Amino acid sequence: MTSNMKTQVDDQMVLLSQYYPGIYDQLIPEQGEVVKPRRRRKKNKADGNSSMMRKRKLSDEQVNLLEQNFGNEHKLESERKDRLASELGLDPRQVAVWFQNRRARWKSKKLEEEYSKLKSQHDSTVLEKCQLESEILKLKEQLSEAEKQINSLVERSDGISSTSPCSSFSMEAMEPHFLGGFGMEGLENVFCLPENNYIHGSLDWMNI
DNA sequence: ATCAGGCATCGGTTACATCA
DNA sequence: CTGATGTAACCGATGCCTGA
Repeated sequence: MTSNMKTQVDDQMVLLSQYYPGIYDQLIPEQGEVVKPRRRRKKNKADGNSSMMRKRKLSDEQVNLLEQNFGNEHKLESERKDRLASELGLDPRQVAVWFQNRRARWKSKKLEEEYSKLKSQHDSTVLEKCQLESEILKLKEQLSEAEKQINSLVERSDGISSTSPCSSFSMEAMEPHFLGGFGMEGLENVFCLPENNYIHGSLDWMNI
């Protein structure tokens, strides 16, 4: 075994022994499911010594130019990447990584915006629903009041003349289906009026 | 048509710096 | 000092393209 081969094997052993102890130990695979351990990332070469490799943060100037380019176009063709890299004195790989991370940030920001937009739409819809429901309640009350009045009128007219055409008036003749879809079952005795014949007073319908 | 290899991109993650 | 946050870098998976 060459020393090179031994290094590779050692690396693998190290990697295998470094499965996230706290994380992967907790992962209990479902039956038949294979949990692939993630390879642990190498530490920065600068680790432990010298500030040589420590210059991780990009300068404001570099970031500004990168932002400017990102604003123009989110995708990065290799020609532009190389040009930018030499302009900024960076490795093309760094430029690619920056764009990659920037796209991810942009996407998550967009998702957040989309979420808050949907949330406010949802909130206003819920509010509208509440308003409509309370309106329905009010209308139900009005309706039952009107029914009471109708009944008393019918009773009175029955007493006056049993031959009156009005005495043959019957609620059962009305369409029973109309309000079912509005949670107003049981209110089938509502009159089905032609459009725009709105009822403003409790007894206005009598004049129609 | 298909297969392998190269490359770009993505989602997820890690390491590190900075700040409150 | 410490936890939270931001970000550069890495990893593995995937899809597309191209040449054999």
